[in-house]
Amino acid sequence: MDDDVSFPYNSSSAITGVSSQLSLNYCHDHDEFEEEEEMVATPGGGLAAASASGSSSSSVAMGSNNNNKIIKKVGGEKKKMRKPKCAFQTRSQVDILDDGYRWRKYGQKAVKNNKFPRSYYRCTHHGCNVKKQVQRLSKDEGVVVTTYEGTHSHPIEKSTDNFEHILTQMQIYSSC
DNA sequence: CGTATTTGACCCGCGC
DNA sequence: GCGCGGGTCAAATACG
Repeated sequence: MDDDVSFPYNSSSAITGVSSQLSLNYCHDHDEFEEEEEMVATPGGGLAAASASGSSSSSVAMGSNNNNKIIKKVGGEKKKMRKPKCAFQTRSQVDILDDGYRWRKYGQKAVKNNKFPRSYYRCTHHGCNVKKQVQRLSKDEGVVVTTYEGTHSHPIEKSTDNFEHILTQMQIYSSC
């Protein structure tokens, strides 16, 4: 497969209106195990996911149902290779940043230290196992952390023109 | 009717 | 070994 580690958007043509401020570094898939990707770098603020404590309701209600059925179906697919993971911290009013690809939500879980749940998205393309995570900071509602995992190997379905409009209303701080 | 979303349950890795 | 936290699947539901 080609290691075409590049985003669907050329940080040049379409994004002329926003100009700088946009520094996207893409994670190349390293065959070697690195120490690991730390979270997103905080823009000199102090997010660091500090334990906000306070409301601890949360938690998914684990069902204590007597009827426990064991479903087989075990994906026997274990990959030792680490997929490229990239986290972006953006400021936007909406959680879902349409990057041109079509995503299908396959899960949502509440994260500790965060009042807002984390959404799990997957690329609907056949053969494309790219996943995406969207999380919003409880501290700042306007900050949304989007984590991309995997790389696309197919063209975009939608026009990037829409993306340009999005960039004008959001700022990308971190990169990997 | 087909597709996307929602939501509960299950599974796995890690820390204690 | 158990509990917790996180991640994924799959059935049901909502929406076009």
